[in-house]
Amino acid sequence: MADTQDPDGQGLLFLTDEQLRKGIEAMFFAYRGFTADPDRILAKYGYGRAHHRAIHFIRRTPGTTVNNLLAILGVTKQSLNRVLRTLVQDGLVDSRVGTRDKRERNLFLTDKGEALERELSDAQRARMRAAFLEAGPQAVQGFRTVLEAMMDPDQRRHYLRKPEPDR
Amino acid sequence: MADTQDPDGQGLLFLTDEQLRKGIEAMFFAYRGFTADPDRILAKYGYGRAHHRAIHFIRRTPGTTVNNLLAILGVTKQSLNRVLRTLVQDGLVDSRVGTRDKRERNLFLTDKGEALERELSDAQRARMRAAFLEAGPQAVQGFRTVLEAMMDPDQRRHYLRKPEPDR
DNA sequence: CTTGGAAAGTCAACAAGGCTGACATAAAAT
DNA sequence: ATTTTATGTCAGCCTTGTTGACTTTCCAAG
Repeated sequence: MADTQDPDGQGLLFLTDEQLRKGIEAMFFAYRGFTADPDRILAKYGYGRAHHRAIHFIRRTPGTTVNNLLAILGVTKQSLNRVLRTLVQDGLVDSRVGTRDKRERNLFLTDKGEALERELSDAQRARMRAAFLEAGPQAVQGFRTVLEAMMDPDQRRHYLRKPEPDR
Repeated sequence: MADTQDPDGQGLLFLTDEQLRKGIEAMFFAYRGFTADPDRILAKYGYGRAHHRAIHFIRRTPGTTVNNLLAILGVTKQSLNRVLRTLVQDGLVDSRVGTRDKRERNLFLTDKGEALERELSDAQRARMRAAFLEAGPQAVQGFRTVLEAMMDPDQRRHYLRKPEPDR
């Protein structure tokens, strides 16, 4: 349908429906691989992907607020709250009343939370590392470029933002 | 942690934990973008992602059996059956008793099913095409290489297999 | 021809994790 | 003093995954 000239002159970029279908299925199958290892670990502890996501982003931005987390994850507060409550109850997350604004809650991982986060991200990084090594540095660059272009602009904001240090 | 020499001599590939974290988040945010458009369309008709997946792979391999679909999608037959039943009832999917083996069901999209499939894949391809054009042909190649390396070997089999024609 | 097992369908029950709507509380902002 | 914001919580609903049990159909091996 839409054959397109390569603007860089590195060869033709054939954006046929078939090529695009392959891209679509690549996303589907790769995402399953991407989540497979954490899913197995989470199942051991009776948690799900929702817990993983919360833990990941609290680790990335320690002291983040509930509202900030809501914006990143794109779920309702009721949904997030259910997950956070179990994590706090189980002693993986520490929810501290905000210092500047006491309405806010600043979220931190406890030692126990850090331990699970490490177990999860070690597994996920191992797969990512293996894929990156197999594919090579040029491919890694392309991988990130395409994925970034595929994000919603609102979400890209969260992707690009540098994690803040502890406060 | 693991700095690695680039075997191609195209520069160093720094596989730091930070680099890997960026890759992980790229997958997370990009997958949300990837599913956002179909999700909106599906909601109009009262369907979910499970319906989309079934429709997609029936379209890709017309006449596929339930068992084959189960292997690709990696869910239980009860879960798939619930989805297929609604699609058949709603007249989107035609389930024909197998000719060689009458226990099997060969699945096909009806005209109505084809129409929804087109609406869904048009939206998904549009985003993929835009991302590919923005990123350029080299990046697209890298994107696919990394994703393929990230798949489970069992799943990669389904990704690589060429769609069969109608029978 | 009989029988074992594969393919498919169905029923029931359950859980995770989305959602909406309504309401409560505390604290900041106006 | 009032309104808005941030958070938490309760109730109820939906989709989509799970397990387990059971039936029907039918191919294929003994």
